Order: sequence, then structure tokens, then C-alpha cells
Amino acid sequence: MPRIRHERLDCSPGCSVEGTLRYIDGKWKGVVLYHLFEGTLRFNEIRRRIPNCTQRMLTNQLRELEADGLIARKIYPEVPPKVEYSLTPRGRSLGPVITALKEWGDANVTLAPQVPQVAA
Amino acid sequence: MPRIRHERLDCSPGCSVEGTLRYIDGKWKGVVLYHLFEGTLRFNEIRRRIPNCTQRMLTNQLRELEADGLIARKIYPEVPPKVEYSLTPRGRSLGPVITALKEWGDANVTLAPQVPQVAA
DNA sequence: GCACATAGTGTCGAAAAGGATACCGTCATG
DNA sequence: CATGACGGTATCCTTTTCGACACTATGTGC
Repeated sequence: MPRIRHERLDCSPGCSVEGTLRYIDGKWKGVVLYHLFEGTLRFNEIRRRIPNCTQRMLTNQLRELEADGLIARKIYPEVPPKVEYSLTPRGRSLGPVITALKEWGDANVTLAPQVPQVAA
Repeated sequence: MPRIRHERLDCSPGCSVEGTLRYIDGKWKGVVLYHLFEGTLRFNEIRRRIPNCTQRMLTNQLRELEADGLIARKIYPEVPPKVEYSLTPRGRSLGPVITALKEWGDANVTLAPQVPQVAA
């Protein structure tokens, strides 16, 4: 379950910003959604696209996205398991958000990040 | 310091999405930025706009936003302290992102949130 | 018989985020 | 003299998040 950023949304007019953030908060949700905009993907297809995400984390993120109604999970009762993930209409409605995030990132996040690099 | 969502950004083509998210991640950053789009604000003006945010958290969020070059902090060496916060050009360039977040939130986040409500 | 692929689950523990609370110095006001 | 506003800090503690790793079941291929 994602961090509950705000229990109530009437705290401030900007709160709907945080309300949206709540849905895409989670270390891998943004990327997952981004990849699902390409089309339906199976579990391990997503996994291969996001190598740094552990299996457990991917499962978590997918479950949360599903619980939030953003993605759909279709299980084929086959012998080697087959599960497909796709965007729901609600998920697809996030298009402008993901696009805006992607564009700002492409323009403003240098590929050599000035991230403090944990400095350990 | 924000959670370091991804140390490297070449992990996946969607990573610039997460790259952007890194900047607005933090429980109150989205709202803070949103309010600063209205114009320059003093510390306690922001504070009053976000009543649920503690003083310590607000300071943290502002410091991180400043460190990320999204907001500017101007100190007036006056006797009752006066500090003004405003968006930098870089911060202002987040406009489309904040707008997209706000619009999706307004349209899709019902004011009576179906947040699991901690269910404790 | 062993490894591999599928799509997961369970448990553990470290680290990070965030909340509560108290405190700082200075000035004005009552 | 006490209180409040200003813009913070410092400290402590709890909650959340995330990563590592092992484990599950079934079927295929070698």
C-alpha cells in the first residue's frame, strides 16, 4: 500500500496535486505505468524492462496499482502461469501526467545525476 | 533528502519519469510548489496554507526543493526574521507537471477519498 | 535427476521518512 | 514581566519502505 500522503484532501487547494501523487508514488509505479502505455505486458516482460526492481517489489507495485484501479490483471489458467497486465481506462487517463513527467525528466534530469550518491 | 529513487537513470527508458518524480517526492513538495506558483511566499504564509505540515517538515521540504534548484530562498536580515520563497526558472518549468497532476487529481480523486483509511 | 521458466509469496532487517515536542534569539505588544 | 510572531533547530521515536534471500508449484528440455 502506498504511503497515505494525506488522509483528507481538503487541507489545501493544492491537495489534489498530492492526491494524484499518491497514486504514482512508489518507487517503480511511474516506470511501470510508463511501460504499460506501450501495451499489455506479462509479468516477466515488465520485470525485464525494469531490471533493478526486485520481483517482490514489482509484485507489490502491481498489486497497488491494481487496487487503485489503474491497471488490470488477467490470469490465464495455463500450466506455465501466464498473467497479463494492462492499463484500465482510469490508468490510461494518467497519460498527460506521465507524459509531463517524462518530458520534464528528459529535459531537466541530466543523465549523469547530481544525486548525492549516498556518499557512504 | 528525498528518497533516492534511482541512482542511475539509464535503467529503463521510463526512468526519466522516475527522475522527475524524485524531485516532487516528499510528502509536501507538490503542494508547496503548487502554492509557490501563486507567487513569492514567506515561510509562515506557506505554513498557513498547509496546516497539516509540521514546521520541521516544511523546513525540510523547502530545503530539499532549494537544494534541487527548484525554489529560491531570500533572507532579509531584519529584526523579525523575514524569509521569502519563490520558484526559480527551473522550478517554474515544472508548471506543466504540476498542472497535469492537479487536473488529474481534480477529475479523478474524489473529495471523499476511497483511501483505505488505515483500517486500524 | 537437474535446471530452467512461469508468477509469484514469506520472512527478515536496514534505512529512510515523517511526526511530536521542546527549544533558540529578537523584537513588539500588553 | 509574559506573550506572541518570526523562522527556524535539535532530539527522539514510530512508521513505512525497500532490498536480500529463500521458497512454492507445475511443466518442459537435457
